[in-house]
Amino acid sequence: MNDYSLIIMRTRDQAKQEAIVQASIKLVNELGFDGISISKIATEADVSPATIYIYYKNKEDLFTEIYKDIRKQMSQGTLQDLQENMTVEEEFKLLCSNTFHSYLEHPEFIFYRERYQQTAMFQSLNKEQFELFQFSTELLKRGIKGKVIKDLPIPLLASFAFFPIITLLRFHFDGIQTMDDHAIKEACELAWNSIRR
Amino acid sequence: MNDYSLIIMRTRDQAKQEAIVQASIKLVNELGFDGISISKIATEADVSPATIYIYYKNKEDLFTEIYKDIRKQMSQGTLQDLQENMTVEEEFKLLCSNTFHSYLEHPEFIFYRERYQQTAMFQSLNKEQFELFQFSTELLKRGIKGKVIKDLPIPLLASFAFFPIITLLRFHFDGIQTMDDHAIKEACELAWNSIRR
Amino acid sequence: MNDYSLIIMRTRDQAKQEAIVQASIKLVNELGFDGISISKIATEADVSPATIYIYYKNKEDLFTEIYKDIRKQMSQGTLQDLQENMTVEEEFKLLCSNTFHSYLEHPEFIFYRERYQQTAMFQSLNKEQFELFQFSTELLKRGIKGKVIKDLPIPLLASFAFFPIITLLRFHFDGIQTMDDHAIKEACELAWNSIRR
Amino acid sequence: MNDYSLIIMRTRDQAKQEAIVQASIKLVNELGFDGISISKIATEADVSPATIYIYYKNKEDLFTEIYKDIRKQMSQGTLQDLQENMTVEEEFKLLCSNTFHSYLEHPEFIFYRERYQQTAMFQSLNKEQFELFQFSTELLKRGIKGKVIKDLPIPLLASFAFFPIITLLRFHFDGIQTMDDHAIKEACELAWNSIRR
DNA sequence: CATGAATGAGCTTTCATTCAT
DNA sequence: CATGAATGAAAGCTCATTCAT
Repeated sequence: MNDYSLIIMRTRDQAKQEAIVQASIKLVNELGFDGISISKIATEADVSPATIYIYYKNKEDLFTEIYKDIRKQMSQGTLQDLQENMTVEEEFKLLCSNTFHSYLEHPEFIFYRERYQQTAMFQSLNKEQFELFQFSTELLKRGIKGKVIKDLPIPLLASFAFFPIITLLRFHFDGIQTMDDHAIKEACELAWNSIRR
Repeated sequence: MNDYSLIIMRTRDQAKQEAIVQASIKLVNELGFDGISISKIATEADVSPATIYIYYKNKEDLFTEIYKDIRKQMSQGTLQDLQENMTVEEEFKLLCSNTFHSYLEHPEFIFYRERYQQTAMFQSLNKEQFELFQFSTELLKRGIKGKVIKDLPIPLLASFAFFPIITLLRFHFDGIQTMDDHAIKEACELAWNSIRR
Repeated sequence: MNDYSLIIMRTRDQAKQEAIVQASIKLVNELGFDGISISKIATEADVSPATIYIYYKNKEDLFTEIYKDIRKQMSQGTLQDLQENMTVEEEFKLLCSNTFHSYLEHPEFIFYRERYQQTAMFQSLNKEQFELFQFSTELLKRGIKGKVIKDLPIPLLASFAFFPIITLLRFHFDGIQTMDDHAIKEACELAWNSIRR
Repeated sequence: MNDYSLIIMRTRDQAKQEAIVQASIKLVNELGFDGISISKIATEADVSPATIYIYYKNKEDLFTEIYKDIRKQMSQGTLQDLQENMTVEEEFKLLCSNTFHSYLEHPEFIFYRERYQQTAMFQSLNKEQFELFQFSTELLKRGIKGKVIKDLPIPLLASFAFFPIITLLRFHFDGIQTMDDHAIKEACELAWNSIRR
């Protein structure tokens, strides 16, 4: 075995794992976590069921790793373009609009996330606080300290500041409310108004 | 079926059906729709698996009937105490607080609802608009007309007005944010502020 | 209870049993003995599954009684119009044509019979020789004695004399060969020619 | 599937499939198509029920494939030793005696065939005309043209020429009429006499 | 006599996972 | 690394039959 073959194999591996991940997300979107199965994923990804077990310990591991990966990717997308010298309001609105744009590019991620979170797997998942969650919390705290955001418990604020975005994205993909740039701006404005002092 | 036959026939055991429903809801809460099975429900309800099929056509029918029933019950709880001569603001706040109180009495309902809605069954469910949905929509429209609510698309308003309640209830039952009477009042205030003119 | 009610009840009973029999034969024709079930029969006959067990000990008893009844009815139809002073040839040909006509009136009987005979129930059925079988055997013996029929073992003769009729009836109902009066006459002629001296 | 994969892959165990087929035929003979089940077959074949589904799509597929295979094997046995320069009579009698000998070697085939044909599966089977059927038909047509066989519809002739053989084989295996070489010869003679001019 | 309710046992089929290559 | 074969266990569901009325 020489370097060349190593490269080839590594490339093939990644393609295969990627196919498994894509197939899983697609089928979760179509069938939900009930109704999905390893063999269906294998067929969709055009690999053997046994191959999946090379990359993942078991079914739960597969779905959880994908969940973590999606959360990570979305965190990155959401936090981009943030700069040093922004006001709390500017940062908040950028966060909002980033969230919209990230998920609009990846409809399948939002559904996977929401479905995974309704699963027994999620209950037993060690919910170590992830990057985006920590950043959002601190932003709200900074706003409260700086007297630009209402002095209320963080979860209460977060429910009105961030979670409606998910609702609106669901509306968008269900054809109930198109979230174009104009609508996004209005939504960000609403979000800010609901928590600002 | 005539009166005569009703008397001499062995009649359906309402207690049995109730046990099936209770067991289903309990297990959906504990295990999610993945991880649940008819035989598990049967064991939990202390009936034979076959008995379930007397009352429900199949698994999907069982879960969907329960979902519809929960939605109906919650609609009733949410719309109670509404009176004729209330202002839009008063009606809105009563609606909010009713929602909190209804679900706080039935934690298992909120989780069942949310989980069912992440299911393929929900996708294929004929989503004829139910009572509560229609009432909320009309309330918002009335507010817009009366110039007490922002003139924005209904879904946008609803995302900030009603959906955060569900988020907060989840927080409550997850121990993240206790929703006592004080917190509920603050939340209702926040909701109103986010949409009022 | 007076005489009147007794009459009423008896009438109802027979109607119910008749409905069960008709439903059974119909469903055996449509689905075969595999694929049939007591509850399907009950639904088709518009009675309760439990009602069937009033008239028959169990599933096997139901099917076997129907089989015996069909065989009896067909025997009667086949043996009618036979007179004292007929020749062996005349009797044989009448037997053949009677068989055709009886079954042409009751297509459902021929299929039930054939299917039942391919069943494990039939294997364990006490095959006491029934009327038609005995009569046919004796007719052939008489023919042999009278030197108008070939002197060969009865089963050999019967295979060519009587069983092709069933084949032809199957052909008829499958649309392969219409058995009108002309064809029946030809078939009876063929049958006779195949065994006569 | 390429050569490479064929070498390194775990290959299908032909013995296993054969065991499934043998078990199926055996149990159909013993129990009929009603009374048989996949798990009984699996137990008899000493494999897991799930294994059967590797080789066959479902129960119907299993039974139908076996039926087609039996029909094919019997066609081959029946058509062997036919030569170019035989008369119609010679060909016909060889066909008859071949049929007897083929089935006498495989009693289980004849019962499987007859039972399968009384099944709902058979009704929905695409009855593309198979080799033996076509050959027999053409033989009869040739005989009619050559004026050695009666000028009657083919189905009528076939009922007397070929189908009694099945009846006699059933008699043989039921102990009613032993079909030794002598009896076979007589039967073939009878068959020929019944259709020849 | 007649019923719908009820059920343990069994059905066909698919599952997650492991094995041998 | 990758595979199709293989399987025990379990899935959803239907069965023949009995029960209480």
